Amino acid sequence: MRVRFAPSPTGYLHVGSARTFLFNWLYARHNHGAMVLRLDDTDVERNTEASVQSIFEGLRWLGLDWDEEYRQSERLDLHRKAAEAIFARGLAYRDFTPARAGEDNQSGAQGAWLSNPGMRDLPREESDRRAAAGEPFALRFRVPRGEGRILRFVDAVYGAQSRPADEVEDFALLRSDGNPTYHLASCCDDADLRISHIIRGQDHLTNTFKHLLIFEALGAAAPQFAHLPLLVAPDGAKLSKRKHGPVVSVTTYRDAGFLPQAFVNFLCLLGWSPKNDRDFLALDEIRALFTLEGIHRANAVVNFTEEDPFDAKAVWLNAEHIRALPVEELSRRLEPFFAQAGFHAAPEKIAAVAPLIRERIRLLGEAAAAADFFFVSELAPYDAAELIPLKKGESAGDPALARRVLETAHKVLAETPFEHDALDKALREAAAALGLKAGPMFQPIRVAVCGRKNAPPLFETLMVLGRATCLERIAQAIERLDASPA
RNA sequence: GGCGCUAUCGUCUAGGGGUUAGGACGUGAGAUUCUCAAUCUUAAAACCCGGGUUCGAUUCCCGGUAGCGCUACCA
Repeated sequence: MRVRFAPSPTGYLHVGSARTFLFNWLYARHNHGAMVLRLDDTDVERNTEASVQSIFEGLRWLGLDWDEEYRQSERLDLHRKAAEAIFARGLAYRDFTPARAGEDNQSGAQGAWLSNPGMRDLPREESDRRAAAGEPFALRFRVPRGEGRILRFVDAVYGAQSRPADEVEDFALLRSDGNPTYHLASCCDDADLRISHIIRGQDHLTNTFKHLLIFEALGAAAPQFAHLPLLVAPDGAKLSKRKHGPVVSVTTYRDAGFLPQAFVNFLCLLGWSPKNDRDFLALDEIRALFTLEGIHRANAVVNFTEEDPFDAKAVWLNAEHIRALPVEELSRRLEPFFAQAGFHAAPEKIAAVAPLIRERIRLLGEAAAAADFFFVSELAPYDAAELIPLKKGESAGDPALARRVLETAHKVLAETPFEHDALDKALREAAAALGLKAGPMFQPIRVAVCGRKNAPPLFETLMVLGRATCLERIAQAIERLDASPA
C-alpha cells in the first residue's frame, strides 16, 4: 500500500493541501503503508525553492512525516521516454498549432478538443519533416474515437464513474518546450513509484479518465482512486490565496497560535467523520479511526470573515487542545509567543503562569495579552474607577471604600504567607471585618494588581506575582485613587 | 455551452423507507465561582423544489434548481 502527496511548489502550504496530505498520511499510517512526498515541480515558470521550503516547514509543523521524497524535475528523462514510447506506439501525435495563451473554450464551442483540425491525422512523414525542421509542437494523446469505448473506474469515495472516451479531449502530454504536462508526469511517476492509492482533491475527478488512458498507454495498472471533497470559502469558491488572502495558509494558523494537533483535528473533520459523535480527537485516535468510507462527498466550508479569520470550531478545538496539554508542554509552546510580545521570562515563571491562563485563551497568540501583568515591571495606566467596586445597578461606587479595602489588603498581604489557603483565609476574614462580601473585597485588589477587572483567580495570581510586587502595586493603586478626581 | 460531482440546523457532520432527524461549534437563557474564563443545565435552529415508487418518503428513482469541478502546451 503506497500513497503520495504531490503538491506543486508555487506558494506556501495551503490548508486544502495540508488536508490532502493529512488524509493520505492517515490512510498510509492506518494501513501500514508508505507515504511518498513528491514535488510536482514541472511548471518551471511558477515553481520556487522558497515554496518547497515552506511546504516542508508546514508539514513538519503539523507533525506529519513521510517515508520517501522525490522531485519531478529530476525525473524528466522518465517522462520524456514515456512520451516517446507512447508516440512510438501511435497513441500520441504532434500538434504544431501555436499555444493559445489564456484562451478559453467555455463559451459554447462544441468539440473544442478537435479545434486543431488536421493535426491528429497529419501524415507521419509531414509530422516528422516539420519536427526535423525545428518547428515546435506539443505532443497530444490520441484519445480513442468512434469506438464507443467507455472509460471506467470505481472511486473509493464517489463510487462507480464512467465516461465515453469520445467526450475526452486530446490532452497534451508534452508542451512545445519539450516539458511534460502535469498529466503525463504525474501518471508516469505514480506508475514508476508504484503508487497504489491516489487520494487527491475532487477537482481531479474528471481528469482521472485521462489518467486511465495514460496508465494504459504506459502499460501500467491504474491505481485505486479516492477523491476528496473540496474545501471552500464561505462564498462557496474554492479556497484561494488571491481571493481569500492569508487565511488559506497554514502558517497563518501556526503564527496565530494554533496547536498542530488542534489544526489537524479541525482539518480531519472537514469532509470526514469518525461517526462516533466525537469531535475532540488526538492524532492517534484519528489514525486508528480513519477509513475512506468515512469520507463524504459534499464540499466543506471553512468559515471565516474579515474580522474573524478563523473558523469558530477550529478555535474551539484549539482551546480544548490547549487545556489538554501538560503544563510543561504548554509552557514550552507559550514561550515564543511571550518572547514575541517582549516578555522574556524564566521557564519556571512561564510554567507558573500557564495554568492560570490556559482556560482563558483559545489561541496561544492570546496569551501575552492575557498575562501581560505577570511580566511587565510597570502596569499600563488604567482608570482608577475600576478600583471602586459597584453594587448592582449602581453607577458610581464609593472611592473611600476602595481605599479602605486596598489599605486593608496592603496590611494583610504584608503579613500573610503567600500560600493559597492562607491568602484565602486572611482576605476573606479581612472582608468580613469590613462588612464586605468577597466580590467587593477582591475586585479592588485584582485591579490594583492586574490593572484590569478580568483576570485569573486572585490568590494564584498574587502568589505568582509575589509579595513585593503586590504590595507595590496596591500602594500605587491607592495613589492613583487619590490622584483621580471625584 | 458541454460533461461530471454534490445537496440534513448559520457552519462541521451522524442517520436512514415509519426516528421526538442525533452530536459538535456558534448563538440565546439560566446555574455556579472572587471577576473573566472554564464547567453544568437549557432553548432556538435543518432533511433544496417538483413528480414518481410505496400503506408510508428526508431516505429509493426521475426531473428541476442551485453550488462546485473539469472542459489549458496550470497543477
